[in-house]
This record gives sequence, C-alpha cells and structure tokens, in this order.
Amino acid sequence: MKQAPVVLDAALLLDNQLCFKLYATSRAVIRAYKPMLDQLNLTYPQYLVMLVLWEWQAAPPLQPTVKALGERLMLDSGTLTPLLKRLEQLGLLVRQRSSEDEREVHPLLTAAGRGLRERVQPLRSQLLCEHGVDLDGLAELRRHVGELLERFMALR
Amino acid sequence: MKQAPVVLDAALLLDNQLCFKLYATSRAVIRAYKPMLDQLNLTYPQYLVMLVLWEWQAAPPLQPTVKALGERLMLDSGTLTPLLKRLEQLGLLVRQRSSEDEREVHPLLTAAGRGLRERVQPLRSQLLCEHGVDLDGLAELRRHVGELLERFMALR
DNA sequence: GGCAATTGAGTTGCGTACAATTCAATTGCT
DNA sequence: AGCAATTGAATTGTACGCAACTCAATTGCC
Repeated sequence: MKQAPVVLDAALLLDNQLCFKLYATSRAVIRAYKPMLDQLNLTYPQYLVMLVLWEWQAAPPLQPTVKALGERLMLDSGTLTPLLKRLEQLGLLVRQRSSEDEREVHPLLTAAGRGLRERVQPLRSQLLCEHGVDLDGLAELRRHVGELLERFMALR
Repeated sequence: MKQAPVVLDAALLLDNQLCFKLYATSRAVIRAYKPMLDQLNLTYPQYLVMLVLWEWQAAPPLQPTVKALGERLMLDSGTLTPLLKRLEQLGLLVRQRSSEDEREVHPLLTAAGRGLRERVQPLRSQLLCEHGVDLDGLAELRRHVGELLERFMALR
C-alpha cells in the first residue's frame, strides 16, 4: 500500500518557529544561571523577584506591593504568593500587610535579603565571563528582544 | 536615623537583563498563541510536539522515539512522558513500544493527529496577521535569537 | 450613610520543567 | 555465555505559570 506523499510546509517547520527558538533559548539561559543560583539557593524566578526588590530599595519610601511586583515581572498573584512565601521561609524578606490598605501586601527585604545582593555581582561577572559573553552584543540583542516584547506586551 | 545610601548597580537592573527580556518575551509569545491553541485544544508544549511529529512524517520509515523528540525540543522524559500520555488521551497519537528495542517508545500519529495539521495553517496565518508581524523582521530576529541559542545550547 | 462594583491577595487545579531515582532492556567486554 | 555498564522511559518531588475562583477591603455613586 502506497503512502500518500506528505507535503511539508516550511512555515510549520520547528526550526522556522521564532516562538520555539525563544522558548528554547529562554530555558537554555535559565539553565546557564543554575550553577550561580544554586550557590545563592534561589530559583530563577526568585532571583528576578530579588532583583526587583533590590532595585526598589533606591526608590523609597515603601517597598512595592505584590501587585506592583507582578506588573514589573508580568506574573500574577497565583505565581507570586507562594514564591514570596518561600523567600520568606528563606529569611530574605517578610510579607507585611499594608496598614493603609489591608488588601495590599508589601514584601520587605530583611538584612539577609539586602545582604545577598553583594554576593550576586561577582557570581554574575564570572558567569558572563565563562560563556564568553560580549557585552556590546548582549546589549544589542537585548534591544532586539525588547522590541519583540513591546509588540506582544499588550496582551494580558 | 539616616538611611545608608543605596548604590544602584546598572548591571543588576531588571531592564538591563537579557535573561529577563527573553523569559518575559517567551511567555508573552506563548500567551499570544493561546487563543489559537485553545481552538486546537492543545497547550504550547503539546503544539511543539505535534510540529515535530508532523515534520517527521516526511522522514519515514519510523516516527521518532521519545528520546529523539526530547533532543529536538530539549525536553526530557520527565516532561515528555506525561505530555505524550495526554496527547494519547486526546486521540492524537498512540505510544508504541519498539519491538526491536523494548526500551524505546515511538509516539505514532493517529489519523486525527495527522488531520489536525490542516487546521493549524490558517489559524497561524491569522495570528501573524492580527499581530501585524512582518515576515522579514521575523526571520531576522529568529536568526539573532538562534545565534544566542547556539551559544547556550552546549549546556545539558 | 448605604450598597454595588472593583480591587488585591490568596487558593485550587492543571500542565509543564527539571533534578533525581528506579527499573528493565540492551551493549560491551572478556 | 556471563555480567557489569549503559541506556531509555517512567516515576517522584519541587517549583513555577496561569486560569478560575474566593473573599475581604476599598471605592464609587446615589
């Protein structure tokens, strides 16, 4: 019995899918961070949360709410609430209800949480170095990907 | 009591992290696919698996093993085994043990699995159109991201 | 003030990702 | 042939993502 010929449509080849390359690259980069993050005892999304909280220190008076954090990282409370609880377990922050609006929760860095920042910079430099990352190329690519992000950010 | 000034290190600003932009963009693009995938009743990783299986039809004689699928998508059996079981539940494929090597499992497309392919193309065109995607820009960006992927693919 | 609508976290449930482990089938080596 | 090492799936456990829902606090509007 003869098989009907299969017509391959180039548009559906995996290697032609930007979406797959993005997805695979994102996971590959997260994998690259793993050795560093293991030393900090953080997962990748936890690391991103810490980056935002460290950044917010420079913008007093108050630390962000869970909502603000979610907008920055494009994550919702379903992801952030348990994640923040884990960071609290680790002693890096406390989750404090706002007294002005009892609905809001502010993750506040502890001394340990602030202190962790010092350990990141050298580990990050080492990581970039190990992968032979060219800083200019990095910036350019970041711009390219950033443009793509803009286009799709309207969703949600 | 005076706060110690917080020195902000540009290298650690979230917006300067390529890793975050990749991660956020990847999720944003997957979100963009959601309306289309809902119509097909597939999740995004399931869709990628189907793309690979459709592609493999043109390369007889045999469908890939779980391992080959995993190499193509950079996913392991811990992810693929349950995912393939779900696709089997949906009637899109059957998981067949190889008779030559009893350790191997070949996901084989059913008629329904092969048939689904016809419905994808128009939905995909519509998706690209709705987002005003420029095909040339798409190809260029795919190349950029592809290069980054190459660099990190060595891991694992 | 009273009350409906909205908002911010939290919870539940499902489907990934991925490390680590298990186990049977196969290979390699002698 | 005999057996140790390897391999391919499957399983287990943890932590996301995200949709859908709940619930209490707040806002808006009359």
